[in-house]
Amino acid sequence: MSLFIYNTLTRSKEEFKPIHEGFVGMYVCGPTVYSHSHIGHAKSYISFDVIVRYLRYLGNKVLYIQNITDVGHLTDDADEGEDKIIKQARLDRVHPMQIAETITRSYFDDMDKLGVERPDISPRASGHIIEQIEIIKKLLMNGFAYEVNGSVYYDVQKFKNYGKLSGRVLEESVEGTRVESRSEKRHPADFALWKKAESGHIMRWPSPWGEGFPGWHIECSAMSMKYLGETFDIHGGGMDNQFPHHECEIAQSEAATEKPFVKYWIHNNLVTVNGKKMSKSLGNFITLKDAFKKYDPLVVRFFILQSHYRSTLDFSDEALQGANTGYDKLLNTIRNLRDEIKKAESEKRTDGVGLDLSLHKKHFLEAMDDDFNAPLALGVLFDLARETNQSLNTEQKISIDTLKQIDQLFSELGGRILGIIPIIPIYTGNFSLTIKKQLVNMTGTNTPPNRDIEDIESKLIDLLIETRKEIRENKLWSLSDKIRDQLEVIGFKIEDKKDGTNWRKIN
RNA sequence: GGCGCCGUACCCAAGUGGUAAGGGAGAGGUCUGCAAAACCUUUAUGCAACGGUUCGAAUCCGUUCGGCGCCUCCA
Repeated sequence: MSLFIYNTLTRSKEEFKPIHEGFVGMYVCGPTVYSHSHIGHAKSYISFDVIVRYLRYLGNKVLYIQNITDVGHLTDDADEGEDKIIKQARLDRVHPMQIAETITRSYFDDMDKLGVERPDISPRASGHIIEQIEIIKKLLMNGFAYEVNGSVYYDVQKFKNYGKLSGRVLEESVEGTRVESRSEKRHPADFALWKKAESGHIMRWPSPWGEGFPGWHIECSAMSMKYLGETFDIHGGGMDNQFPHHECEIAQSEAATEKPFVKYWIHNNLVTVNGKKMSKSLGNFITLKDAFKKYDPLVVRFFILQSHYRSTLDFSDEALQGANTGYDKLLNTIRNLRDEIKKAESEKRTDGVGLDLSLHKKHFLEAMDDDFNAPLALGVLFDLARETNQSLNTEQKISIDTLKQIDQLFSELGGRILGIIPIIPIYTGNFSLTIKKQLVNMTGTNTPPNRDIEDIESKLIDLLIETRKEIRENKLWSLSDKIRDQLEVIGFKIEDKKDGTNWRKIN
């Protein structure tokens, strides 16, 4: 089996063959940092996170670049509108870079919680002004750009392949109602490479054309090629960036280098609310910070992975709630499995039946190989969970080896690749430790749990459980039920099993 | 107006020619002191509608209806 990826450039699934075997250069358009991330950002970056994870799983050495746009964009290619970061800065009465810094931290914080592994390099646009100017200079020299009054524009009519990604024809877009006709541009579809800064514009840099700031496509060309070379394997981004952003990137880069820019273009689809795109400009977005108040971040991740990255995903509370329950069910299986491993080890189990897991793994990998079909792969995980639970339920014990193999498979597929199952083996210690908490800690950025308090907490609960056991032996049901109910109110879930009582922290 | 996408059960959602994955919710059952968890059974003769191609279509073609995205910044 080999990996197939849907390439927007060819509108078809193609077998993935990196330019240099074993090495993958990948660039994904990062956020413009002027306001907190919402569910839509989560879908995008989780999708690409899984793609990177899978490419690495397959043995590739991946260099993953994702920019931070801290220069801000004009609201359009004409002179109208205000740079978004500057606007927010004005509203907050702080320096624009302070907004960018605050939101950048907020972004990473949200992504960490979602289990999104950090990019290898997160270049800031503001730190690559020189590289951007260099490309513009090259384009001026090549005749693909022209300077007017301190601004530089790209001459789209000079680039014969303009439109090859988005399938647009230049003439048609000219007739479009939204493209303005006035201005200093030669052609309405020409776009700014460099804009002259008017007085009062705070974010400005010196350039051969006077003080100004870069246009809103050039940063990605500059930063991607700086770290990945003039031709690289994968460029990703949201579908809404296909045109004009990615189209312009191609035009700039290929005109400047005279080489193909990107081999595979990957675009993820959008999150909708009541069928409408969730976006900052529509104002119908749910920030991740708000979502996390109600749902575990990994539930959000699970929810997103339940649909394909190229499909839209409709957000609703009901759907999130469903994902929550489904995810808990999956984790329950892991928990029960790991409890059983612990038990089997303590009783020094030497016999037991085995299970053939190869088919599950095969199906999972087939799903991922087919353009990263995570929802289908998740289905395989649920199949495995059901089979695991069945086996756990029967009288016939499973061998330690098999139990560990199942755990290993869950960790490998659901953990390493999909990032929703904790990969830390919980063979030792108290099985009741909160699984989710451990997973989040795995990302390395959350406050580690306070061991002392957890230890005391755990001993106290054990004591209560022990006491309750005697109460139950004396059939004082109302008292034992009261303890169970009250513990749940406090945040501890109690489950009476045949061979003892399990407890775990909830939330 | 141009380009593109989508319409699968109560909800979310896979499935692009071979006879409808998975999750949630609902119903019944097993286990259990009860609860929880788990398991089992069940829930779309049908995939917006109509027509066509085919031995065979949710999947291909056409028409219609409905919804959405991009063409201004947006993941």
